[in-house]
Amino acid sequence: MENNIGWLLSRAAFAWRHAVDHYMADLGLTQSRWIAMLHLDRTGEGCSQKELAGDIGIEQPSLLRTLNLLEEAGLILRKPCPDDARRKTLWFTEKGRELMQAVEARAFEGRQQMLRGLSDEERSVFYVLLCKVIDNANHISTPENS
Amino acid sequence: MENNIGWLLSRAAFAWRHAVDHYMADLGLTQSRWIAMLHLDRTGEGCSQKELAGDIGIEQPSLLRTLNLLEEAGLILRKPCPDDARRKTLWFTEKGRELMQAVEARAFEGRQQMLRGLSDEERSVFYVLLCKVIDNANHISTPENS
DNA sequence: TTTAAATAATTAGCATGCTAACTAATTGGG
DNA sequence: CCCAATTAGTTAGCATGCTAATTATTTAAA
Repeated sequence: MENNIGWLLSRAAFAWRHAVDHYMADLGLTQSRWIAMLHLDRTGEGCSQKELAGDIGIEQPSLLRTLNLLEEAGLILRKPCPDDARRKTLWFTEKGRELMQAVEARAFEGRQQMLRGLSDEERSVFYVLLCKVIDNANHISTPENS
Repeated sequence: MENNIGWLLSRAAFAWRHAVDHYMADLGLTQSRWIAMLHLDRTGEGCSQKELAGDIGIEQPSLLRTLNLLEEAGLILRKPCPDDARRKTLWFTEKGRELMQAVEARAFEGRQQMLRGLSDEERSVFYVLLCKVIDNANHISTPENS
């Protein structure tokens, strides 16, 4: 069943997200919402919606719905960009920043659990292999006619 | 950025599915449909809908919609199970079996591309690491109160 | 300068995952 | 034998990904 790696990869990704969800349960955030929170912190407050969507790896309209909900929940703010009236910049509210820190802590905890039993070397190898696979995929989806 | 493995895993799974989609493009099947076709072949014709859903790793209602569409497209059939009137068994049509063989071939081609540049040993290691992560996840999502 | 192309945000609508609740059939305990 | 619990399939409705098309603004070109 070595022809199974693609499927296993899907299952591992699925399992990972759901395991982290388990740790997030008491925070009252759905998966797409905590992912958006984590990435806003990583990308940096003040970024545009397009930038954040790009960093997360989803399309703008997908992110937009999530941002609307986070804004309604009082966790983030959209402010106009002084340089470009088309853009909006994204910021945490006070409440949002506090929650984001809890999200970071839970994500850390979940990661530890998912990687338990793997040596440092195995973790490195896993990281490298994932990068290779992603790189391979990127060179397929943009064929010769790029 | 080693705290990034979970995210990379998601991206790799996403990239993989989309790369295979690229190879499937001319077959006119969506992702969920070719996945159902592949798994019906692997699980074996005559299986129940519940079995197939379990093997794919999705819930019955998720699979059901896809099976309805495959049946409408004349690729599979549902037959009553003689032993149990609740069950329905799943079968390829002639057309479905032919298409499935094309799907298998494309999946093989996609897999080769996604794993290119990885030695046999790296492939084995990748496989083992994915299994470990999935196993870890399974032991999180069913906590002590199982 | 005026107009065409590009860009950011948005809206609309589809695909596909989920859970909850329903129906029909089977199984098992009294 | 009969009723309760279980099981398979289904329906309904939500969450979240997507693409296509719209609007407002900026940039670039004639």
